[in-house]
Amino acid sequence: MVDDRKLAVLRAIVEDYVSTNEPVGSKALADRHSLGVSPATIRNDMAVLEEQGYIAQPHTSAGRVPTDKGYRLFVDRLSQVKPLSSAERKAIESFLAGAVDIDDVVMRTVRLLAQLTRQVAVVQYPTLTNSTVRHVELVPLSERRLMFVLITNTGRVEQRVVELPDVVDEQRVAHLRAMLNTSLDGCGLTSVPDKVADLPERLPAEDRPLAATILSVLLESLVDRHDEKIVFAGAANLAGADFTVGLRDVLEALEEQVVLMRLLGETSDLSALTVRIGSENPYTGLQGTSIVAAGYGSGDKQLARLGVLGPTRMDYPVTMGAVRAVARYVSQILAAS
Amino acid sequence: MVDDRKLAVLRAIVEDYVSTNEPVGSKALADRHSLGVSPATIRNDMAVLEEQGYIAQPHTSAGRVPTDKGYRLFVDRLSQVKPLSSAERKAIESFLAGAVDIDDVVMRTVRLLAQLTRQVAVVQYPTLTNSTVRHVELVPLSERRLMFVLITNTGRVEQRVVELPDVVDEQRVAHLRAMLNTSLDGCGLTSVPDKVADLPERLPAEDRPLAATILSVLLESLVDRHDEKIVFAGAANLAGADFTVGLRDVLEALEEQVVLMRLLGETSDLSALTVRIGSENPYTGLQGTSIVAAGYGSGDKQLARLGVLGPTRMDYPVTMGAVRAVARYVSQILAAS
DNA sequence: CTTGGCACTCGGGAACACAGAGTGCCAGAC
DNA sequence: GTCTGGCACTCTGTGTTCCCGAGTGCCAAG
Repeated sequence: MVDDRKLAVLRAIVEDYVSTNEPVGSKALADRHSLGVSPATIRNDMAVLEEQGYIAQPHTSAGRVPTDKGYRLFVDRLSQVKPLSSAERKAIESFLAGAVDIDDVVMRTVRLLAQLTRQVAVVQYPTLTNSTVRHVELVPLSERRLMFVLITNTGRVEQRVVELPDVVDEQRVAHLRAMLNTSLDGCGLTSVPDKVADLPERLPAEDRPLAATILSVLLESLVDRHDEKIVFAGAANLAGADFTVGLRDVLEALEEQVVLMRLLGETSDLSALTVRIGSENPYTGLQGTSIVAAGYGSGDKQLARLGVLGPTRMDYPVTMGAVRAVARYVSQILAAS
Repeated sequence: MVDDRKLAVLRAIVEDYVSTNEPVGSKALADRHSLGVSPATIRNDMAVLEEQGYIAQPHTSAGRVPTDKGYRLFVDRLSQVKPLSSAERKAIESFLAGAVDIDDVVMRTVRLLAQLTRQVAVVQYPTLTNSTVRHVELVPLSERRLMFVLITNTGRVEQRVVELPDVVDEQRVAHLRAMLNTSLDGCGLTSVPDKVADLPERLPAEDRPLAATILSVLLESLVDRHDEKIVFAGAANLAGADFTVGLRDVLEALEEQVVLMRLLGETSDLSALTVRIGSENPYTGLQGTSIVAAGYGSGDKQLARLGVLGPTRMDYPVTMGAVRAVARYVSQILAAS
């Protein structure tokens, strides 16, 4: 039913519409693309494509515009991810290489991606779930307060100030620290609760209140960040684009961690590019926008996701290329550090 | 020259224009405010005010609109900072009290301020310059890598991964850590360079390369963040307002740390509210916007600044009240932790 | 100094016409 | 059967004109 020429027509429509932002008509198609047939034939094809729901006309006697379904077909079958130029690759590499810590990596990444795609970039912080404990530190601040610091293998640092039940001396803190580190070193964050469950029992009775307090903070800091932190950049790029839905809704969604979270979605496959087009995405405020996302991680473990958000009318091949490339470079950087 | 009634007229114009967003005419003024004079008299006053540059008309035969100079006079002499309702105060307090660490404090603050003022809120992270060293930690990660962590009295944590020149054992690291802590504990960040200058000399020769490497990272981490981090929230609130200048420029400015920095400005006086109106602010992309900012800090030291950015046509008394209140509460929170 | 009256000026909205782009359909050509 | 050229039709967007109303500035009188 959808023969090759119709697909070619659809592709041409998507490409033209993306570049001109105007409904594209049969004549323009025949002119700009060498399809080898006359406008009348194209019109017939377009009528079929419209009936099948791939394109639509904003009103009678206007050109056609791809529907979400049309973009979907385009992305799935009619386009190839466009690799970046070597100049771009080089720029990415050197820009990311300068990062000093995990915050810096994330910040640079999100800015880079925004600039590269000229859209809104979204980057999720590396999740704690898949990482392991590198070190636990207890730093006495005063007689009854200490700071608890958890360092993971991804370079992330969780810190909490703990109010202590009793005055404790340096030595007992040191002892507890040592115990914590021997029990937890290298252990996955998900298994931390198991590992420390019996820890109070292994301590002399007088140390138990202290241990319990600290453990509760430790456990809390693990679940606390289950809703992972997400940052975005490039909101200015929204100003040019005109959305069917209000700009306000988009900006609101961007500031809602939870929404962003769901937008980036989850896939087990690390290298897979996820594309959510218009109505496919779960949040009603974001009809009219598409999300291109990919996972990143160090080694073979997926740590988190990153992506860009833009109007459904976006250049998918280029955007996908950029997202994929950035995800790979970030993975490299993280694996190396 | 500017007698009381003219000032009253100006005040009325500002208030009406802020609430209606439409140029206000002499008739409307006479109706809505009980100025005790006729529209004709008001017209005369307005003519004078216009000549003096406090108000302007968008076009002949439209009402008047305050100029930047008009707003300035309003803010300086015609308005009083409006205190928050006790319900609002309570909400602020409980919302901020739940913060677990410095990141959380900043994030909550910026969101709170955005919601409270329905504008874009901007918060600068507490500067390192005025804070003191609480603890230095060296965490071996592998044979040739360790993580350097610096904890300040404001609860801020600076971390760096350090590549070591040689394989080092735990003991030497512990020794160095002890030395660093005894030299630096409680010392102001600005005096850190002095304090550690002679440290290598006090070590056995074989430890010096290690010490030098770590010290260079330490010093670097201090200057690195001299351009302080700034976050914002509430960009969605821009969508409603219509700027004379493009929305794009505003969003761009918001993502430029340096620009934001200069916008918040500097004042030595902690409690002072700074108001920058329209063209008074240094960045050309932000004509048409005003900034209301205040310093905050723990105790009597100013740590950083926070504020909101909105259209020049904003409700200054309310905005100033909110900014001042939030600044105070944040200061309290920081002082307590 | 204030006030009412009056002529004048614009901006914005409504009504209207029109050109242009694009479509659907049909009959004929290959 | 598929493609093509022709043709009538349908819209939208734009430009024009017109008019109403809000608001002003000025003036002469209270």
